[in-house]
Amino acid sequence: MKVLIIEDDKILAKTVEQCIKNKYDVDHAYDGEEGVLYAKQEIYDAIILDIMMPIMNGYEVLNTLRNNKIYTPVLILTAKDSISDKVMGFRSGADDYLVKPFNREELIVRLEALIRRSQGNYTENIIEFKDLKLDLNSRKAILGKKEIILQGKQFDMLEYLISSKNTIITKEQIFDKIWGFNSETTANVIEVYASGLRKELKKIGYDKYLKTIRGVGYIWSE
Amino acid sequence: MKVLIIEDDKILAKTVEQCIKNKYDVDHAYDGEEGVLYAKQEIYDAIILDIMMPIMNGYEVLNTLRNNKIYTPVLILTAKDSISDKVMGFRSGADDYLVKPFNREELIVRLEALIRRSQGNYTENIIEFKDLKLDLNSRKAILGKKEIILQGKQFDMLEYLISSKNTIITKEQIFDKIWGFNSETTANVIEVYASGLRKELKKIGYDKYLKTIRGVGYIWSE
DNA sequence: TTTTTTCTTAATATTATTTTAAGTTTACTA
DNA sequence: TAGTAAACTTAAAATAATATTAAGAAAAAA
Repeated sequence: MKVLIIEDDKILAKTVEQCIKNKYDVDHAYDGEEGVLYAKQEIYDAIILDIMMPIMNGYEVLNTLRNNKIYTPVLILTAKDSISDKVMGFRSGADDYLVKPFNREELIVRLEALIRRSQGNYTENIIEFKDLKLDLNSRKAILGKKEIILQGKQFDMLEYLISSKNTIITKEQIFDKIWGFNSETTANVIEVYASGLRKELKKIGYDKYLKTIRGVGYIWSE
Repeated sequence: MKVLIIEDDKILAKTVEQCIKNKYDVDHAYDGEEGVLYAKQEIYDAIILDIMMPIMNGYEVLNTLRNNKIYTPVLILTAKDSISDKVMGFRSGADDYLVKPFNREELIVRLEALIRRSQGNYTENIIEFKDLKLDLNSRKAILGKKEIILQGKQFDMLEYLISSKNTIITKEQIFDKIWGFNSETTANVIEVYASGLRKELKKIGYDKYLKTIRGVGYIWSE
């Protein structure tokens, strides 16, 4: 992970670097113009930006970046503590704003939060087995460019089996989980669904991982 | 846009609501448990969370949510101003932390920044999918020179679906988000609206992206 | 107020999924 | 290796979910 510090005070920049260098690779830019140049590479996971700088101030830097469609998350770190400054910072497109003198810990956790959010690895909800991915958000089963279409309970069953891989799942467990233990349905449905599932899985060659344990149930394993 | 306030002090909750109600639909939860319940719907664009609450405190709420893969952005708003509290908040998965007494303006801009980042929506209120542009200001759906006219809730529904593309949205979520969960309306309206929406989308050939996931809800995807 | 638009309801039509059941195959046991 | 029990497969029937329509109610605009 790389963080860019745009700060004209070299001593302060060093201090900030000290705080975070355990966790991040740090680059410095010592004025706004240089900062923009660096940031345009779009290789940084976050930018720590000072406001009061010669030539080009922090607001200008930020506006320039956003106008150039550079959306790297920015944390403003400045001595300017008035509300109007903060508002101006956020309106220019900042993601966070911390006032000097700052606390090391707080800087670190704010930076982490920012990166965590902006990486967006938040929204994914995927179960994997080998190259097969079950996307729980879209309920799709995808293998490379192929996709197999599973109807509701088929998907539920595959999800259950894969998420319990290498463990025998009894038919009763499947039944209770997917149909509900007070369902009136005949037990045979499970076999019907296992069959349908295998048929679909065969299209991508993954039917071999769904094995029957006679007298007990099923297992998903290599 | 909907914001959830989780705060046991009703007067303060009202104050917060006053600050932001011009821009957001606001729901309240008056304790942590209720807050979790509400948040689990995943219909909020952000959550404003108090820490000191009976039964379940803010940290617990946040941990519960994140453990349940609910990644709605959270701004902690609390009187607890020590660094260790802040650190704890961020480590639990908060995205921002504001200390009471807070400034109205600051709350607003921080909330905006949070939503902007989490939605990845930096451009001026326009949502795009392929060549279709939804202008959230004029509430028009435009494709090249063509424009389709959508009535209020049709537009809301399309906006919701496209902004959550590739994720199944349950009918309940649509209902709660657009009609509000205490609405008396029959659930069938959603189907009626889906139908009407498809009819309009067909004019520009985009109806194929609105898919029904039987037994679950709808999804917008390729 | 009148007119227009949007929203809601409810009845009907359509479609997809689920279940049943009967025949077939497979695996185990005596 | 024949007999038996369990599991598999298939397709038709039953059921449940969704789509569509149109008419009436409510809300907004004129």
